[in-house]
Amino acid sequence: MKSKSIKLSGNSYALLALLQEFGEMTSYDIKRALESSIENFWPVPHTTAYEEPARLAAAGYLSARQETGGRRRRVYALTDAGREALHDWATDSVAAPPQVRDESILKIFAGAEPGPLYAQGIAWHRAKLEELQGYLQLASAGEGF
Amino acid sequence: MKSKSIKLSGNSYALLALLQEFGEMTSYDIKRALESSIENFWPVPHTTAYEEPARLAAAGYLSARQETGGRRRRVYALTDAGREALHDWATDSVAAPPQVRDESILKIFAGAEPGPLYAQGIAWHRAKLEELQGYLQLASAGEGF
DNA sequence: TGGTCACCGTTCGTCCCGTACTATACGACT
DNA sequence: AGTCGTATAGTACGGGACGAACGGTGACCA
Repeated sequence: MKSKSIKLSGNSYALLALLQEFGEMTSYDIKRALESSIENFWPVPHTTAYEEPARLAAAGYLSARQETGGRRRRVYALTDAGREALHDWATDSVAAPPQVRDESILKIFAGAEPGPLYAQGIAWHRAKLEELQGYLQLASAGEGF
Repeated sequence: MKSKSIKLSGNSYALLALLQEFGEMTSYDIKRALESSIENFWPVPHTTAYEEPARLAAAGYLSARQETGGRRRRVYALTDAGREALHDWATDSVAAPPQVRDESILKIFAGAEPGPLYAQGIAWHRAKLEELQGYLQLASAGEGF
């Protein structure tokens, strides 16, 4: 039922995975979900939450239906094609190597004073660590790990 | 002396920094340099080593001169404008937060069997650790840290 | 003189992505 | 009721990023 064949990227699979997890979502739901957990291992700019579902729907991986009240937003959900594509991708257990993109190191490489950048980076990592430990607590509490 | 004003991205600064470090380089030199150290904190696809210097040169940040023998490759070097732009950027000690992009976690999020992906990831990290420790040794030996 | 291998370089089309901006709902305040 | 502020929600757009695929070049050896 694809009207148009497109190439699915990491971003695409991120959206498909969210929809698999949460069922129906509007673009805004997707945006918030991306900004909370997913961003930690797969950063995606917010406009993707609006542009990509349209692409995916056009290619038959998502269904879209219009809300009747309020803003009449589109609500997206996986189609069978979408579920299948996601499954095929996920079960191929060969993943691209992880990447790190750290502007502060690049600046140091370019000759910047390391001091302030290190300080900033350490603060950031501490905060992130705390955030993640929070998630871990939640998970432990919720699922009895 | 810019003939055209362009916006400099992280990739642009990565190239400028390389040229500051090594002086004159051809695209291929740049490509190899990107693939060795820089990739560890700022991944860049190899086509950038060919496309971006042209853009930078057009905007006056690089000079280009043609080799006389062999493949008559272009050799790039920083202009004063390039050096200055790099310096301005580097000395502004506010850096974007680091990002991680790890497809294997995304696959697990999508419902993949974690086992094989973890194994693969751990192997990868071990190898990377060794590589980096190698660099550290070289640095210690060379500069007496 | 041609084979082949490693090295070197480019083209192309699509997707990505940041910036800037717009619009809508809703409560509070007057 | 009006209007203001704020959070929520959504869009337009242009140029850079990126991967796939291909094309050339030169050294060396049979």
